[in-house]
Parts: sequence; C-alpha cells; structure tokens
Amino acid sequence: MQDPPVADFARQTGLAAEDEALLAGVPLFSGISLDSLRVLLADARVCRRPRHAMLFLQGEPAGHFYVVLDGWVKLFRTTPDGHETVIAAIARGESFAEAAGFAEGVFPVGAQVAEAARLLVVPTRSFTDQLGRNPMLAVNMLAGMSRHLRGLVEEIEQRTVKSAAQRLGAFLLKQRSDGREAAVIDLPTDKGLVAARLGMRPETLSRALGKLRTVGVSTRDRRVTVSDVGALRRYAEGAPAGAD
Amino acid sequence: MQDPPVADFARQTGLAAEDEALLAGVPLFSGISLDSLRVLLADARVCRRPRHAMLFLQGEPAGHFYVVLDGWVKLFRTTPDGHETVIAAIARGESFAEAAGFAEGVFPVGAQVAEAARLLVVPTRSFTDQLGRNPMLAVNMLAGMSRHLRGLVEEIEQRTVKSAAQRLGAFLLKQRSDGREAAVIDLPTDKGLVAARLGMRPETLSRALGKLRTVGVSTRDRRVTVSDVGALRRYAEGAPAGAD
DNA sequence: CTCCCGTCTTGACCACGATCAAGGCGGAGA
DNA sequence: TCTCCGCCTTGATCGTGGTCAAGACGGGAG
Repeated sequence: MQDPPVADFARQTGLAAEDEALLAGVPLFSGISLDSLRVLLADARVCRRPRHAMLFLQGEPAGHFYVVLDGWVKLFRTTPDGHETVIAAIARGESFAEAAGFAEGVFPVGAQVAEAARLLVVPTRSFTDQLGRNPMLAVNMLAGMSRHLRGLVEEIEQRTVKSAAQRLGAFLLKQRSDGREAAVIDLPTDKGLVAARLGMRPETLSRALGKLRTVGVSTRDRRVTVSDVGALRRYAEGAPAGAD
Repeated sequence: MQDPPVADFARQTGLAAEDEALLAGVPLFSGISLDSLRVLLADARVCRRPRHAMLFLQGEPAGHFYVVLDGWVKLFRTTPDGHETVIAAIARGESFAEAAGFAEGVFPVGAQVAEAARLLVVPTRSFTDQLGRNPMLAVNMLAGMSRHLRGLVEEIEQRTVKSAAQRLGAFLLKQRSDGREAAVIDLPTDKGLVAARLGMRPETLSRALGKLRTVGVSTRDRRVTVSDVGALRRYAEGAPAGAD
C-alpha cells in the first residue's frame, strides 16, 4: 500500500481540483510543494457558510484556522463601548487566524462572512503534528513566511506614498481574475468593506473611483469595469501626482 | 559526555551572559526556550563593527543574518538614479536580513552600521540544519513569527491613526532602558535616522519633539530627557488630539 | 579667530484624506 | 403606489504631515 491517491485527498477534504492551485498561491503556503500541501492539509475540511454567518467571536478559544476558497470574510473587533470596527476584509486565496494554526489560544478578533463563502478549515493540532513530522516542511514555511512578511510590510508602508486612487487601482488589478485587456470586477457586499480593506473611509473610496474614471474605470452599483488594464496599471504604479 | 556546558556556548559564540536575555526577547526567537536557542545558535558568532562600516551591499549573495546586540544599523536601498533611501533603522534587540536565515539568496537592501555595533552573525546553513533536526523548534518559531506578524502589521497600520508626536512618544518609551519615572534617552547617530525609523521627515521629528515639550520631554543635542514617564505614556496612548 | 559645512530648527505653503453635513437613489414593506 | 431607511455620493471644511526655503548652531580646518 502506498500513500492514499490524490483523489482520496480531494474526496476527504472536499477540495475541488482548481482549489489546489489556489491553495498553492496562499502566502502562508508559499514555498511548499503541492505534494507536501496534501500531507499538511490531510485533516482539513471544506465548509460553506452563508452571508452574515459568524465564524467565531473575539476571545473564543481557537483550535483551527481558515483559508478562503471563495467569498469574503470580515474580521472585526468589538470595542469596550460596543462599537464594531473592521480590522480586515479577507478575500479569496487568503488565510486568516493563521496564528491559531501554530499555537492554540483565543481568537483576537471576531469573524463574519461578508459574502457567501467556501472555506477550508484546518485544525491546529493535526497541522502542527504534520509540521513536526516533516522538518524541512516547517523550514520551508518559515522561508515563505519571512519572504511574505517583507512584502506585506512594504505594501502597508506604501499606504503613505501611494494615493487612495492608486491603492484602489492596485486592488482592482489584483481582483481581476482573467488576464484580458478589459476586465469586470464584482466588489464584495458593500463598498464600505472595500474601503476598510484599503484603509480608507467610504467617502474617500467614492472619490477615488471618480478619479479612476479618467483612466477608463467605470462603476455601476458594485460592478466595476476596467476598459484598459494597461492604463490602470500605469496609473497605479506611477507617481502619486500622475494622470490627474 | 553531555552536551557542551553553557560556558562553552558563551566562549564559542562570544556572547555575554546578559546577551542571552536580549536574544530571548528578539521577536524572531520568541516562543523558543533558552536551551533551544543555544542549540540553534551554536554556530553563530559575535562581531564588532565601527560606525559607518558596511555590512553588506544590496544584491550581494546572502549566507547569514544578523541580530543587533548593541548599537544601530541602517538598511538602505540605492535607487537607479544613485539616490539612497533609508528603509529601516535597526535597534538593539532586533534582527535583520532574517529572510536570509531560511533561504539563501541575495540581500534586497544594503546595511551600514549607524552607531558602533556589536552584532550576532548567524550562518544560514547551520541555522536551517538545526531547525531541520528539531521539528518542534521550527513549529515554535512559526508560532512566534505569526504572532509577531500580527503585532507588526497592527503597529504599522497605526501610522495613520497615531500622530507623529504620539509615535515619537511611544518610541522614546520603548528606548528607555530603566523603569524609573524620569528617564534619559540617547538617540542614535543623527536625528534624521530616528525620523526614518518613525516614518517621518526630519522636520516633522523636530516639530514632534516640540509638541512633546508640553508633556515634560526636553532635548539637548541628541540627549532626550523625559521628566514624567507616566504623562508621556498617557499622551502616546491617548487620542490623537490629546494634550495639545 | 574666522570660515565653512552639515545638522537641526523654524516658518510658509500645499496636498491628501478625514470629518461633518446634505442630498440622491433604490429596495422592502404596508 | 408611497414611505422609509439603508447605502452611496457629493460638497465644504479642517488637521496632519510633506515640501521648499531660510536661518541658527556647532565643530573642524586653515
């Protein structure tokens, strides 16, 4: 008997074939081969959750972490005075509560589905067990994480050097799934969430969309159409005072 | 024969006893026991470098990473037009070029000693070898890193919500080594470097120091005196429009 | 001592995005 | 159909920090 074939892995976890490509692209798993990933995620399971479903509450004990296969998840913190502030908006292909993946503890934030989601749920225990059994796997993850760390920090620091419109442009380019010159992007639930994700107020997002109209970006409700991807990319990467 | 005694470790690496406490506090090593740390750093060596010494150049092949035991190190990037921009200022108790610790490659930035430094140099190869031999060690490092990651991202995001003066206040509080109510802090080399570290221009640092004068912070050259640590802490943590 | 140069400070100005406030639009319910 | 109540947009204003520019201060060399 060999290791269980790939088909078994898919059946057990509930992962579709195209999900594997997505998983390989998750920052947390960069630097890990597809085969290793199958081992690592042997005990993971796919689950579906409707909009507004609560995944976990702030302060709840954590025994697993998540990868978003589809949809959007909102992380929020409830302040002492009962006010709710959005910490992050997690998109398809991203993981969250990863810290819970290595050491059990409590979730530092709450999580709610913002747009009907398919999630991969990974139990902490089996995950670290597998890591412990495959030393080089852990080292590769460390390599991937520290590489990712640098990129993340750089990106966040660009918040000061790039304008709101440029950040929005970069966000749209990243969302666009196909590679064609014209693209249509559907924003998650409400624009307020997108604004939170980009670290700006809804009003500013509105104005930023207005500025992008000059480089061929049009909006109808929450459907955004990019007529010239190249122009948008040039705008997003250019100097802050670019095509204005 | 047992494992080599602690004294041997100290003699081989050149680490002083008080350095170990510092190392245990390095974010990269959080979540690792002191004993494990000794194993992990068996091949590391302490070296001293005078001010202005170049540690490595941008694009140079990387075979090791650093921990600052004393002094300051400046990371910079040389732009195509020959201009030099400061990426970060690394203080005592922090590591840099850590990405090089897990996977060999080239240094993405240059590094120069800004204030006469004692450095721990850790060779990549032996470091990953040890990690591979001690699986749970790698898992613990992953736990520590992802914990640290969250804190780092949060801190950087506060750049937008905290004022320049507040960030400076938090910086001063972190620098202060003793715990008394009044404290004296010596800034590294030039104030321009401190400004870079805090993500602001030198002019803004100057004005921020001016604002802190109202909460009992006085400056002479690069010696900063905090007369009331509690007041400063209240200011740094309070609302942006606090005691102004 | 004087000159020079780099660092630090201070001032004036400006751009960006947050905030406050008012209106537009669309969907749900009676 | 009309009303109500979200969300979204648009306008006006303001605070913060970056930029440009001009002086102050201090140390080193001649």
